[in-house]
Amino acid sequence: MELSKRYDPKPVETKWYKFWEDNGFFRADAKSSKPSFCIVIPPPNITGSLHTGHALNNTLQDILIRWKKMQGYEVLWLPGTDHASIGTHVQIEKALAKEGKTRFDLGREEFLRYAWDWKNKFGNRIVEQLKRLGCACDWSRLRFTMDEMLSRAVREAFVRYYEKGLIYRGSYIVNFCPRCKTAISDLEVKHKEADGNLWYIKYPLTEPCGDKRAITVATTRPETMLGDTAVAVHPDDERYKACIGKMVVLPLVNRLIPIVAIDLVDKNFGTGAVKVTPAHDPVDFEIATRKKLEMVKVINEDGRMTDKVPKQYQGLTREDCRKAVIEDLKAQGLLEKIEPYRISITHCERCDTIVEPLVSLQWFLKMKDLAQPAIKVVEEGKIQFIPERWTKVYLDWMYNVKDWCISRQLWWGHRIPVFYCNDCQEVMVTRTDPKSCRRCQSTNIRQDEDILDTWFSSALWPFSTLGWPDQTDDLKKFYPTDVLSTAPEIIFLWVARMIFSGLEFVGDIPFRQVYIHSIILNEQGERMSRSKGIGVDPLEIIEKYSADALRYTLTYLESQSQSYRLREQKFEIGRNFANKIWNAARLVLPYLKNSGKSQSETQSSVLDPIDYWILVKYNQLIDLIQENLAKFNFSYVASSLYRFFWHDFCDWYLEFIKPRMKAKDPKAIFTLKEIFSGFLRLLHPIMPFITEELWQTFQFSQSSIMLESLPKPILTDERDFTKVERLKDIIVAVRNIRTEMRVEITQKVPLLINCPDKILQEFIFTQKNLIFELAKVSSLNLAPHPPEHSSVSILNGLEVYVPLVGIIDIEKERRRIGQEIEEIKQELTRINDRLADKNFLQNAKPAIVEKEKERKNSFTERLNRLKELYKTI
RNA sequence: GGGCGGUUAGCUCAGUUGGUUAGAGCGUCGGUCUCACAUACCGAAGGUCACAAGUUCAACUCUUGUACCGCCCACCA
Repeated sequence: MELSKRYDPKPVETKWYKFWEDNGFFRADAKSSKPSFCIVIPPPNITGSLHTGHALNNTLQDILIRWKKMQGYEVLWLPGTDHASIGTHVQIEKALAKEGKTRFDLGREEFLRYAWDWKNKFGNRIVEQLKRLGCACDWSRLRFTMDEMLSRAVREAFVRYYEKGLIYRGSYIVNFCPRCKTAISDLEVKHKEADGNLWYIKYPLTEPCGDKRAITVATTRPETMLGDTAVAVHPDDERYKACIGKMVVLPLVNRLIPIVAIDLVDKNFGTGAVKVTPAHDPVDFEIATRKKLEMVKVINEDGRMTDKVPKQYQGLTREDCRKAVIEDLKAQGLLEKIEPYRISITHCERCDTIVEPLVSLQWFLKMKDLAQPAIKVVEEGKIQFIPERWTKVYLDWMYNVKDWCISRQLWWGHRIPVFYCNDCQEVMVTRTDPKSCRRCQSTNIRQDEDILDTWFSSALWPFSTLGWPDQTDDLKKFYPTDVLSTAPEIIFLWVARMIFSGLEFVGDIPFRQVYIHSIILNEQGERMSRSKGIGVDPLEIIEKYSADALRYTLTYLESQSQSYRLREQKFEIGRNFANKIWNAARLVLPYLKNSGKSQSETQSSVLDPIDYWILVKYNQLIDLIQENLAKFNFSYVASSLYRFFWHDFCDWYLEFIKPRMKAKDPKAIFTLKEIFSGFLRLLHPIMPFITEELWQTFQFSQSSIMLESLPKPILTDERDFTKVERLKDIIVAVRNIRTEMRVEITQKVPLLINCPDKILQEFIFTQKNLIFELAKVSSLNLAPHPPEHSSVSILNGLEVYVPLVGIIDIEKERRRIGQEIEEIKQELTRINDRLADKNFLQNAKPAIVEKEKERKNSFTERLNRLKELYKTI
């Protein structure tokens, strides 16, 4: 079989993915007796398409899965998608907006039909994209958060929480998005700084208090004054002590409101007096709760003023109302001053609308008792975060976690399973929909309108996907799962919630290790964003460079840092690597294809030093990969494979053995086969396609490389390793001289090597054909003393001389040698200083001291030789 | 305001327990179409490891502080 000169990944990648899938290689067996290894995929949103973050995260998971499978585990990578309640709403509503419609024009039923259609049409797009990436997911277990089975889990969880008294309903201040028309959690908003003002407004006192006739408050949101129900000052603030308990007249509204004292007020900010708008500010809400103040809701869910404000403001938007209020205050002379001020404005993460904090009736999950065990398992190391620094991030949030607002005023999602009797107001929370009121038997009942936060179902993902609440075989075999790999931004939203949910419902941790991968930035250091059109598109990269190249480059760059910058050019690393492997395969294919089976026989005989040299490197590689993959050092693993294959195996080993290979030396063939097949298996988790293609081409086994086990180290001889390292030094020295002296390749130049080590000398002599092969220098002699006129190159104590047979510029050579002498002198000074240091001799490890002495000797010898040489020219 | 990262060659980044002369890829320069690969091969140039102090015989590596860049969190009216 002939291989083309360049690797063409396209047909290869489609062919083998289909082969793996058709043969059921991705499918897990819950009845297997092998130990299990399970990863549940962070379910991508049905609205999404593959971006670089997905590409990275799923590549890493795939590497772990394929690796563990080759290690002999029964692996399950469980895939699925998330209904992404609010995300999907925003997408669909955008589409509706183009037709001039809102979701309210369609109504709940119609909207849900529309959404399901949408899901059926586009929801699996990302699944197809994951296949192109090569992901070894068990597609027979594909899940969706709104599947019947998972919805049952959601309902079960809600009911259990409720029955335990952990779920309650109440009016509290929440972030409300006027566009999405729903409450959103603190984690779903983002803060943006902007230029704003600090407005100083005078609130007249009903009676003078000391020398004061009015209290001035400072605010960034003047329109909210219409909902003020108090003015607060710090209890220790001398300026206002006399005023505490007095009343002021709320301007424009003419409501009498009290002056209260509370330690939440910062004496040093503004005037030290703060207006209190309990219905629209979280701190004010707290003040009002503690001081039992009235709450007046002046802004509605749509961002407009309510009927609780004077007529002229009713129905105005927040922005228009602000202008009007300012005008009116000015007219009344109550606006004391305006200062420019940087303010932080809260936006809806999904649609970027400015969020309004307001009081509304919502469902909450009590967090205190749930958090305790979730803290404990992480503190005790039962769940481990990698990199470790994220542990603290998780714990800090968990220590201060607040109750979770789980209700959303949306339609796409799991409807809250709470039913009300319209006749007797009985509240029912049940596992199946009730037909009638359990108390008065009335059939006039209704379900709560709200749905659950999308993360409520995500929190159950590691076990709902395995069949919980049933005790399925899957759940028994694969729970707790092993690794969760995800992005840092969802540690609170998702990871934390999976942990307490798993402990609560299954009674065990959901996973043992959490790997938090890097954030990929574009060339300018900005976050990649498809909507902004910045960054690279992984599908385009697969198209242009191949999935293997995409995977390799992403893995190569993944080094547990917070983030890294990526540009398209980087994928050349992966593409070129694949091509290099391909071409090495082309070279060795004819010799390995029908190499016979007398391996055990060959193995027992003594191999060539060169073979032992590469085997030492190979053994190191096997160990290092094992060790570092267990520590999630992806970059290290990828780069060691690269270095080994390209720079050890191709650059040196293949070049060394070309003559032996062509002569079909069985020792060379044996080593070659061992290394090449082993390397393919080591690389397979990262570059599954090309490795499978070559595995099949070489017919290393009857089946897929996926089903093979990882290679084991081979017995080798370490002494030969050092010899070959020395030989390499010589060759490099020769090449060096050749380039510098501009010796033509065809030109025959006598070469002399001074080598003090007798054994090495002999060895080099036996290998002189190799030097010929590589350095293209035609004759080699070992010389005890250098000839008078010669160029020298020295590496690691070996000296290589090329006699100056009129091929170089003598002056230039003098300068070069002079320079080298200077450098050596400097280094010798440093070494001597160190060796003269008593403390160093006392404290340093003996090996270090020995090394230092050796260095001194070799440098001194070298210096003397160079000095002599310098004189002779 | 608090916490966490980062600062190493022109660029993007490694640097595994403190110990020879700090590495890679890309880019640059010079030389090669050498019978696997020009998506390649050979060679070279290029770094006072952000700054300061400390610990140590020895610091890119450990401690403290400073500066700048970035991320996250927070009740910055």
